[in-house]
Amino acid sequence: MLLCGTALKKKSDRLSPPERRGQLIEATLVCLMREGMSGLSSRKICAQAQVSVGLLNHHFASQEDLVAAAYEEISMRYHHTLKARVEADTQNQDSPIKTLVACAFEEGIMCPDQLRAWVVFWSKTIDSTIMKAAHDRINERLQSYLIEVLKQSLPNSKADLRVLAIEYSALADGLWLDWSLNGTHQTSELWQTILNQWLERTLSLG
Amino acid sequence: MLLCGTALKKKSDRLSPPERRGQLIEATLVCLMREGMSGLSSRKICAQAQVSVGLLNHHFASQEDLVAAAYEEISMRYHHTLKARVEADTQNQDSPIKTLVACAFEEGIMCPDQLRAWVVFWSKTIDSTIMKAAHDRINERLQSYLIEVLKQSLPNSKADLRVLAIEYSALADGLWLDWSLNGTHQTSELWQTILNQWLERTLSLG
DNA sequence: GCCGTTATTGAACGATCGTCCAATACTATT
DNA sequence: AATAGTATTGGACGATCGTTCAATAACGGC
Repeated sequence: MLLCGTALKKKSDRLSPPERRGQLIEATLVCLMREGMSGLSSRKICAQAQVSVGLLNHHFASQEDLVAAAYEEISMRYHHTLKARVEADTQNQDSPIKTLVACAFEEGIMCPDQLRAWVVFWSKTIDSTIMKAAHDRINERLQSYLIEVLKQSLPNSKADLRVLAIEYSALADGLWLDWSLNGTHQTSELWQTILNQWLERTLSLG
Repeated sequence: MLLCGTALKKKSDRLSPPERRGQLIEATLVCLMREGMSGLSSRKICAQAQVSVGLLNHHFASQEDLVAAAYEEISMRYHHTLKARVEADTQNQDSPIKTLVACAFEEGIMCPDQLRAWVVFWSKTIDSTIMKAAHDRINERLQSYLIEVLKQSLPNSKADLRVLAIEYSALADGLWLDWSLNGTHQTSELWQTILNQWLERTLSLG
């Protein structure tokens, strides 16, 4: 009582629903990238967002909805980062797939920390309807972009670009997994080399 | 009381420690392949093994130890299944990698159900010391075998077989992931085709 | 300044978690 | 038959889980 409570009272923490939702999504990504599966806790996420527990279910119907939103968010960031790199690389405008390969293992693209979160998303995708729907949208977006990049890089190829896109993303994901689980995390040289060789051998692009 | 209790009493459920450990490991695999992450519960596992909760910590120091043992077990089964297929395939004795590719998506080898369990193992591998140690042993075993298979298939190749082994297993894992998360689970035709094409293009083996 | 709306809080609920441990049941040894 | 050793049971513990909800605080429209 007295003036103590009012004196320490903060100005205002109220945010608009979209802002608060974004903040909770961001906190979810931080928790999942930091702790993996055990970071997926409503209380930990709300603590990370510096918000009380009850707020989660005010802005999201359930934890599952929040996680699905976080899955969409991280994939959009991934997508946008890739596009930005491709557009910024003036040297490979005619074969943007080279740019994608070159930056595949860069920090913020496919690093071991990210895998901690993606593994959680994958495991949920198998069993949850909501997560499966999010995954389908994500996969469709990334695959379309990859096909576009491949078409631009191989204007005269009569190969099935969709199949090629699936092969590339599978190889990249597999290498990312191997690097994260077996590598020293210091260098991605070996895995990068393998991706470069695939570029040469399969697309005849050095 | 009375004779009811004694009349219904089972003969004897006591097993030797190795047998009981094996039974708990099997139950763990069943639970993880059926429910994924949410199947990883001491109570669910012991119920599956038709055993009381306390028994887990009598035969294993912790749940983590049991999961690590289950990880080793499923990888040994995978390894042995592959070897058995290779030895049984009289048609490709000179290029056993063809056999591996041909049976990659068979039931019991790399099917979506299996992924449910492997994703759990991967997520634990990132953060748990015990699981990381198990993963290292597993990876070493499988990689050695793959190198051996490649050496036999490419006797005159001067390529770095270890690098080739990493590339193959990364591609196979990535395709498995894609198939499990995006496919209909009815057919693995598309993903199988991609693996076959890799065989032709990269190893020049049709 | 008042009031309806709604963002926010945090305690409370029931469920489940991994582990522990005293009690019990079975086996092998003598 | 008595005893020592141990496999097995299941209740109990404290912790944490996702969600609910009444109370509160801050806002916009009058």
